[in-house]
Amino acid sequence: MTGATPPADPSRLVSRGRIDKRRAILAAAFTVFAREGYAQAGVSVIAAEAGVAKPTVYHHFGDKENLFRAAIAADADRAMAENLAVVERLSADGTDVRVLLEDVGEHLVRCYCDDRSWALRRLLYAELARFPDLIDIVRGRATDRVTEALADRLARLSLAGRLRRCDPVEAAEQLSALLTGPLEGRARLGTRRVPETELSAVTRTAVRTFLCAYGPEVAEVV
Amino acid sequence: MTGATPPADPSRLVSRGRIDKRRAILAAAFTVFAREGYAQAGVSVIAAEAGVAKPTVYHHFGDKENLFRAAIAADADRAMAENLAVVERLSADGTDVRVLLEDVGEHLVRCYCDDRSWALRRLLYAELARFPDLIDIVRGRATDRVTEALADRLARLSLAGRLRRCDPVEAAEQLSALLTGPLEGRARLGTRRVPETELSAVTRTAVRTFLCAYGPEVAEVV
Amino acid sequence: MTGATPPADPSRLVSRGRIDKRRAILAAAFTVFAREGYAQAGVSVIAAEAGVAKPTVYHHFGDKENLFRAAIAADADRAMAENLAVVERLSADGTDVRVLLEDVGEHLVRCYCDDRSWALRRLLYAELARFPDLIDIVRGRATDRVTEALADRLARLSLAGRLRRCDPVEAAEQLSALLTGPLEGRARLGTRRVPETELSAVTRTAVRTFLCAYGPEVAEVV
Amino acid sequence: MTGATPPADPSRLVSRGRIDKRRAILAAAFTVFAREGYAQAGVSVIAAEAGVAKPTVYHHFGDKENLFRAAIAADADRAMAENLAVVERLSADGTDVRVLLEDVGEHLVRCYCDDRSWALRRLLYAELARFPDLIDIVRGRATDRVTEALADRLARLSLAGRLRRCDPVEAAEQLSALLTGPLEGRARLGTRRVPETELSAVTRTAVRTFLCAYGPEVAEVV
DNA sequence: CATGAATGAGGTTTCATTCAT
DNA sequence: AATGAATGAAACCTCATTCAT
Repeated sequence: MTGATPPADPSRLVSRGRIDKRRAILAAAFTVFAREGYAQAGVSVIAAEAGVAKPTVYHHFGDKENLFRAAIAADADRAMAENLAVVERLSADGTDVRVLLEDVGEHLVRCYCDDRSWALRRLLYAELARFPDLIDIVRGRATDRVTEALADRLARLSLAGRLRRCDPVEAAEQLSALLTGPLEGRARLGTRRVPETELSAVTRTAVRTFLCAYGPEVAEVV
Repeated sequence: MTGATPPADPSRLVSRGRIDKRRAILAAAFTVFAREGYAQAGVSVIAAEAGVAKPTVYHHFGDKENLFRAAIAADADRAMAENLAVVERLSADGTDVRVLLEDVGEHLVRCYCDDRSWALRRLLYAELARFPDLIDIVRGRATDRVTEALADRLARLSLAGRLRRCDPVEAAEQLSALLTGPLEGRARLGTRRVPETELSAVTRTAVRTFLCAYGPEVAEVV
Repeated sequence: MTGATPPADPSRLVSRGRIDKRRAILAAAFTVFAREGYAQAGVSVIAAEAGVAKPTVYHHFGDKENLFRAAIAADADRAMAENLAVVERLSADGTDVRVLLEDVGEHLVRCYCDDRSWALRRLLYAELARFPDLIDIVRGRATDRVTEALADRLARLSLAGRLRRCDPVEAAEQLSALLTGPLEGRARLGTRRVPETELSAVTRTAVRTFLCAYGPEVAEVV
Repeated sequence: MTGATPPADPSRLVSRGRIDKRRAILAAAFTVFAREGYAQAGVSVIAAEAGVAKPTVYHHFGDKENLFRAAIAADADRAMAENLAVVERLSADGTDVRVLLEDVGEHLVRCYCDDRSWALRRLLYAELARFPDLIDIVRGRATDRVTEALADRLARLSLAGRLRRCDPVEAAEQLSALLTGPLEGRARLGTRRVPETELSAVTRTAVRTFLCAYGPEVAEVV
């Protein structure tokens, strides 16, 4: 319906500056911020990496803080999208619950271990004292929404009798914790790449424990 | 009597500079780094907070990076000591396992939510890219040693038949994950103080799930 | 009319920054370096004297060492130009050789005693250990080229029978030495202004001795 | 007569501090100043090189400027002693004047090209603007006294009919100039070691020219 | 709209110098 | 008399930010 770039270019309307430059700047900003940290990252470096001049960056984003927020928000969007897509696989069809959870678990775990995700979390932790509103930006976009979506799906499974009756939010919290908690140590906070087999093992263990507590009533576990 | 060099002045023995100033600098450094982040923290601010002159800081620690490492290491020592003291309460006496675990769990959770601990974790996440050796400093001092100690205790409980037979390291990992994972969200990465009642609730839920998976064979759970 | 990049703005062509500021900085740098020495000279002082901000200096020259080299090179250019102009007066026309040499000698001596020349030599001596390449910068630009030019002219005079047959480079070296050597003591290395009459006397004595050794064969000297 | 170090040690009386440490400090100071220049030389480095503690340096010399002056003066003493010893060889015995002058010239030239002499001259040139009194210190100790001594000897030779009648100071100035002038270029201000053969050549040429002007009246030169 | 050049402020680090031992 | 530790001042350099073009 919308020709890609018609003469009156609709892609030039959002925010100031050409939209492609804006995107290039955002990408470069996230890369550089992730690599060097907020304070050490130089706006000139970001501009260079984006292939634009420094004032262009300021033209688009006003100042460094804003640029940082925008870069974080953009990556939080990406992370949320990935996670939500994974959670949606938790459809209540006839598949065995364990298989279902292990499938979703492994995908979640892989998202969690993605380089960009580690970078995002690191930046979050790092600059939270200076940017208290970051938590709202990200919670509104990623972690919470994912937990909620997970809770939704678990609730449906519970209603369908495939899981014990439970507080679905609590269940979602604990499933997340079981999946990601052990990775923190094994990935050395993102500085070590966790091999696939380890990811699978962690996932299976997490799902096993989860099902012990939340599996269907009469399930004989393990 | 012995002239120029007194035989044993205990306040002059370790590293350079007077030992009390050194300690004051370390404390101030951790405070300021935690408040402002590594890059934004000014050495002058640290010196002022420690009540010494700037060159004194450099006399003791050489440069800012070294000071940072030393401050992190000192606080990691503190954290490890606290956590180990808690884990040692997991003695295999006659107390009911659930009560035992809830006691230890609640103390661990409280350590985890301590302001200094959040600060330590934030700094760790934040500067890990710039200081890759931080992970060794801290793993050698805190997280790993605690997990191992916990595994030791769980192994004994398992041998005593108070827990199911299991891989104790896996069990320790999962108990930790169940205790701390939900707090990450609720404490908003340390920017919100979690009320005591919530801490207790999280602990109870964690222990409940843990015991579903690792409790004694015939335990009637919940 | 031509849009973004004007075809030829002559004030924007050479190296970075506006050319006039660059020149002002170079002049200020030489003045301050000469007055205070390399290490004691503050970049802020140079910037102030040039009427620009400190970062502008760094924008143009990168760092203090580079600025120093550039300032030295610029003044070496000036000195060489002055000296070469003087040497060119040594044309082999019909004038009496003694008159010719005394004219040139006095001009050379005056160049040599110029404040800037003393400053240049002082800086050269002073910082040669730290900047070994200075010697190439200056030799390529001043002293050597002048000696060679002088040798060239003396060679022509020799060929014209106005001087004895000789090694012209040797002759040039000795003429220089006779002209400048005695000034070193009398000018107290540049801290005392040598009066004109003394300059003339030194010149005459130098030329007299020079002609004793290199004057035309049958010349009755003095 | 004086036992080297009798119980009541007379070598402890001059200036403050033990005299050997004082000497060690002076030597270290000259070395370091020569290597790094006045401003860049750190008092701590000098102290370390002398094997004493920093406050000891201050105890002996008061402050850095004083230390510098003392170090310069000490080396100027050394240089003067060497030069005077050489000049004294110019005794008016029966030796041929040319041989005599070439002998003295070569020794003078070798003193002039000594590493320490170059260092001394460099420091002199370098810091003359900051320490105007250096010139008096050194002129009172080295250059002038040497020129005067040389003039004395030349005067005697002149009286003895071995040299033309002349102003001996002028002659001494010119002889010095002819000897040292060409070396400035060839030694690249002290950064290049001039080979012995070149020293001899320069000396011979200088003496030849000198004798053309100041040799005995009827001398047939070269 | 995009850019090269310029700026004001601030950061880490070093150094000469002085106490207290 | 000699030293380890501490200090105040200042230096070099970088950066976020803004004009003119």
